[in-house]
Amino acid sequence: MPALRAPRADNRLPRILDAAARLFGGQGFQGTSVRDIVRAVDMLPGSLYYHFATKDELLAAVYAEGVRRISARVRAAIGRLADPWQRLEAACVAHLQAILKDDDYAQVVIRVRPGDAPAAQPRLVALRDEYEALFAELVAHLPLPRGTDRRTLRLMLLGSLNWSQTWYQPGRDSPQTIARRFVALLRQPLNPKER
Amino acid sequence: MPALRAPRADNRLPRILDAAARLFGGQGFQGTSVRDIVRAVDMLPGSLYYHFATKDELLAAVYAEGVRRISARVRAAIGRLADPWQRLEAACVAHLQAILKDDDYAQVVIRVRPGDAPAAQPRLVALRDEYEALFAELVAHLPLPRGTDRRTLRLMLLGSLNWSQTWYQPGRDSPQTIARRFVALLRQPLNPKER
DNA sequence: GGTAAAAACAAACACTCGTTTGGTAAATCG
DNA sequence: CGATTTACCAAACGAGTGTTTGTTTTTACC
Repeated sequence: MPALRAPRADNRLPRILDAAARLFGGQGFQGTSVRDIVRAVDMLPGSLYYHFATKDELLAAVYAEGVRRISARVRAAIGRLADPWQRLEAACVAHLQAILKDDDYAQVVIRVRPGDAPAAQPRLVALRDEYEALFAELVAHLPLPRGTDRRTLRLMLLGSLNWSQTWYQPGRDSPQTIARRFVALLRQPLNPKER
Repeated sequence: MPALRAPRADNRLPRILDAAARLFGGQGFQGTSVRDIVRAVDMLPGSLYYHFATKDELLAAVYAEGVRRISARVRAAIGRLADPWQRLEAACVAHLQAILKDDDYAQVVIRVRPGDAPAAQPRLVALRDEYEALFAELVAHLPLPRGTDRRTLRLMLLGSLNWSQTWYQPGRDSPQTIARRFVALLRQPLNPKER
């Protein structure tokens, strides 16, 4: 029975996680080597394996922290808002800000495909599902016409938000602006009056 | 001045492209090794370099063919349709069928990030832009309320369609069904009558 | 049918990958 | 202070990476 002690104050685990989040988010999981990560924190490759058994496990840790952070951001943004549409819009804005610029960890959750790390895949999928349940609930409370497909609504909204990671350019439209436009487009009737 | 002759009938270039498309589409560009590809067509690794100078060039070829194919499919689907909304819906259905099940080459165009192959990145981006211009034109012809943001509309539609690659499961809702639901959701006013 | 071009093989090169092993400095806690 | 555990270094391992080079087989064409 091994006695356990508090972690040392000089330990570099947090810095490893930060570097991994930044690199995984920027160049993908398969595009980032273990050596890339340890170089960023001035360590030797083998040293990483004191903290994680495999590279996949490192991803799982980053991914979990990513879900934790983005969930926290979205919940904070919803805050005390009462109106269902306002709540959804605030959630979308927070989501997009996180995955486009504010949070390296959150970017990983959107950018990295769970299938890239087979050993961790089920956990990653579960984490993502857990997060999306938050949006499912927001959509569930919207006052909508009878028969509206709320699942499709969620998939469409999250899909277009997440895909923006592929075309977003800093300095142009802000994440906030983009998110608001998407929500507005969904609310607004696009059909002109029938002839 | 090298004389040139017709390619040989037994040449395996088409099979290389097919295998590369299938593997790139299934496990990504960085997740697929040159040896994975040549193994699928019973060749030796070095032989691939008679046809392509680098792995990046191979991707560029697959990508270009992907854009060619998906464009052709969408154009064929639009066919002689006249109504702008019908044209857009037909295009979305064709797009989604291609990138979800019918065409390995088209899947690569959506799945692989241009940044994965730095040497080919500008060409890949140009190809994707060229294809998306097709949708821009379809959206341009929609009869919409004054002031509607057509660019956002295109980004939202294509984003949700493309992202469906991450959650689509064969055997459940068909690509056609999914595409139609997305378009319907955009047309339909989601706001209940104002109180 | 001879010949030049096309399309491959065979074998390696130089490097990078994720990971393991054994040893060591330093911080924590009694 | 002393013992124990944390957190790392140092060095390597074996497998896999994209690619090159020289040679050989096979085909198309005059």
